[in-house]
Amino acid sequence: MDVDDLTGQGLLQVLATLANPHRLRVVAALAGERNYVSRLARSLGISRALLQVHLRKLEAAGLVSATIEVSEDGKAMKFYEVTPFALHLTPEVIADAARTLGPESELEAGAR
Amino acid sequence: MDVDDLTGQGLLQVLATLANPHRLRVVAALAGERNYVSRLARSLGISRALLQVHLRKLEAAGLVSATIEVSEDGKAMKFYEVTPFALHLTPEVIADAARTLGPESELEAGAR
DNA sequence: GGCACCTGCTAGATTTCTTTTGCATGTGCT
DNA sequence: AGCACATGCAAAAGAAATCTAGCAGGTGCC
Repeated sequence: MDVDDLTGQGLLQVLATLANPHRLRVVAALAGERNYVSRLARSLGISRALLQVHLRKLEAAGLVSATIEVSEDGKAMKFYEVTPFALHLTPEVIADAARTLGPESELEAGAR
Repeated sequence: MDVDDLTGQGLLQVLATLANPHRLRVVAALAGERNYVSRLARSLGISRALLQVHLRKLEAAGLVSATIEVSEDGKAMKFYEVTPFALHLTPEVIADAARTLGPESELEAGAR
């Protein structure tokens, strides 16, 4: 997945989503191996409820994806894995994305 | 400036700083031309006080830098300009940075 | 049945971020 | 002196993100 072509809103969402220690750790953990909620929660040392909240945001931003699988012993488990993304951030890229953010820039040329 | 070699904390700060529409616009505006506070505020259509707050955060994250200059007519003006940064974000990079974030990862191998 | 796992949700308390408002200081020009 | 424009800071209000605690449902095994 190439996050380069993102609308301002999209970029903003990705940044906001990544700007959190827990979510950063989640991405890091999933980068190593896919995992299911409960196990991942234990592994990270946080509550399942909290992890779910963060996973929802990560999924909403398109950074991770989930798949439901039934284990041999019949338990339904939700596996998460990272979306292979690549974000190249530079002032120029931001300048581009900013155009598709919101107005406010219309007057730019006006202020002298 | 290469933001690739950032400590987890540093990466987190950069992300949190960029995750805001106003600050994104500021970076975008400064990417085009350096500018001084009052003029930039007018250009973006926001109050000077608000802009100052955002500029402080951007500066704290090392994304912009300021220089005080005295104009011909004696007015002291504070010019800001973007730091030419380059951030390449991928799950792997995050996995790396996450190690220098905080503990919590010590048990990773333990949970089975 | 009772226990160990798996999943899901949300109301409410907290904390943190964002924005406004108001006051202060300084220079130059009329 | 009065006005225009530059800077700076901070308290208080408002808005948003975060985390906890509690409840819900399901399967398999002893």
